[in-house]
Amino acid sequence: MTYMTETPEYVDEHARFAFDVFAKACTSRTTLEHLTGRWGILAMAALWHGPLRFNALRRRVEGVSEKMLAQTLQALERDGFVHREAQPSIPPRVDYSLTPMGRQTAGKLVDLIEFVESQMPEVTAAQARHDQAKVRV
Amino acid sequence: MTYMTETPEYVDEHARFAFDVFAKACTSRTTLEHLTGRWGILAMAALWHGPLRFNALRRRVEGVSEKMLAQTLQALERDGFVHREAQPSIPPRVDYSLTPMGRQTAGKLVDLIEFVESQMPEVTAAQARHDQAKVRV
DNA sequence: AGATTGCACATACTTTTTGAAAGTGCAAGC
DNA sequence: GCTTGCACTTTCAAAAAGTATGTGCAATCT
Repeated sequence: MTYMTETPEYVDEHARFAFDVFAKACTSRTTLEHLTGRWGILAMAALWHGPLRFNALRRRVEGVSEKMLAQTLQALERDGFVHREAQPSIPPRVDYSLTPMGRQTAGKLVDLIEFVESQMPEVTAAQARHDQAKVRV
Repeated sequence: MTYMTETPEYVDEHARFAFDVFAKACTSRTTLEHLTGRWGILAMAALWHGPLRFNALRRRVEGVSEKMLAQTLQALERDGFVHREAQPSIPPRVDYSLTPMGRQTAGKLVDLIEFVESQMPEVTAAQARHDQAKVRV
């Protein structure tokens, strides 16, 4: 008997095109990680409502360290989602905003976030059921 | 019955019973991370097209280790996005599929992925511009 | 027939990433 | 005149992720 009855594996119709996040070394995976990573998605969503200065963004995205916020914004800027505008004043003033592409992307991210938040009661219920079933040994 | 694991005093009246990913201790942030984390989003997107066995999923999501895939699927299962069905055969056969809530969520994730892939030419151009401006000797 | 491969994980150990803390240089407010 | 805020960078400890190996059995290869 073969190991057979193998569930037919899906073949991505877009695989023949240049970018595929399922491919290990594809640059699109890196960009996706910048956008959906722990801090990237929150920074993008925060900027969705309008430009913010570095420390304002830091206060909005609770829990992010200065180091990680700087790193995250640098990656998003390089990818063309975020625009950085620094005024050479003292103290420094740096405004972060979304580019047109960034705004489109952030819209989808905000939509995702709001959907997830709306599903949280069901998620919480599922977690409770899961933990009940496990602990009941 | 509080939805948030901790309800600090600075939570305002309107947000008290809502989930907010910007809040450090909100459970919705953890769930969002399960979904949009490095492997979570790829696993969800892979399952969007139909059920897959553990090792098939592992082959589809290039680069994921067994440890991380198992960990990721366990979190997604606990959150109620993924359904795990194990057959007590030898060798073992375990099918992973999306729950109704998981399917809705995966739809949004797939949409996001496809959008990001479609924007990659612009991203690549932005990166080139950025690097040019910086490395300009 | 004995060795190898595949299955779905778990566990010990190593490497990478992240986070926390302090440094920078200056100016406005207490 | 001393603290605070600005937008970061750098250093070092902690956490997360990645690597390698173990498990038990059956089907396939040599």
